[in-house]
Amino acid sequence: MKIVTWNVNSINTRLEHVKRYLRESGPDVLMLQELKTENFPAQDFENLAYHSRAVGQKAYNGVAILSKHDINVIAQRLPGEDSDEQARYIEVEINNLRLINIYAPNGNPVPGEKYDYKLRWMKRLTQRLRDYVANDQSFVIGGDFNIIPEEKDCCDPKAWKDDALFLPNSRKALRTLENLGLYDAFRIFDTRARQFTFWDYQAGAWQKDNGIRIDHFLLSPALTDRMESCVINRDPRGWEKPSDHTPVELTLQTDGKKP
DNA sequence: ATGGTCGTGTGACGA
Repeated sequence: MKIVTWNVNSINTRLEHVKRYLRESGPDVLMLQELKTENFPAQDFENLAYHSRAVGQKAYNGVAILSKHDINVIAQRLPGEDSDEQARYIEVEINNLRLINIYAPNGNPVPGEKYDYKLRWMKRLTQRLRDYVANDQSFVIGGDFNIIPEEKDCCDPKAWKDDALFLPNSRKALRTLENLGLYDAFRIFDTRARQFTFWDYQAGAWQKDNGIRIDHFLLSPALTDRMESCVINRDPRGWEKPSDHTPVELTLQTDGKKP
């Protein structure tokens, strides 16, 4: 079963990119972030035999899950802050597998309300996942975490030291999730430095391979045992008018009956 | 040395 996460930076602008990716790569599940619209083009994906569920808002944020199989929506908001209306979270069940797709807050500029919100949001996420771990509920969480885990996940750590994506408290928030017993899927088989998922549009970052790794999958322990591969597919970042992110692709062993 | 990129939506602002 192939599960992919991709921040597309506007689903309308990237519609043809996503359709091409579905045709060429045929994932079972595709998690999308930064839709930037409240009108999700579900029919375009139905035409390619993909079901979808989206949580959108005008101009900002937005997440969606596409699937070859039926989707049962569990939640469309991250609990813990009633006044938070930002579209950053969707949790579903597909073939009895629990899947969570997030677009975590960026947090810049620092310091400020945006950074406080980022840390509060990560605490809320920790609370939700802690309950699942405590109850032995298996799950995959993927998406744009907007956190650089380690120095080797960026080109020039000094350039990032005061950024919301790399500050100690941000990295600590990700580490706290791992300390629940979750695994950074990409790091199971690949310990190399400079394996990036995002390259800024500015200053020739893509051409210079000046990127960061901020798109992740975390797996609960039993699913980590089922993991076959987790790779970064750099190809779509090189297409015409690309997103600034590229897909991360996770493959889980099947149980023999279900994908 | 400086400005340098997108997307939304038509203003700045977010990333």
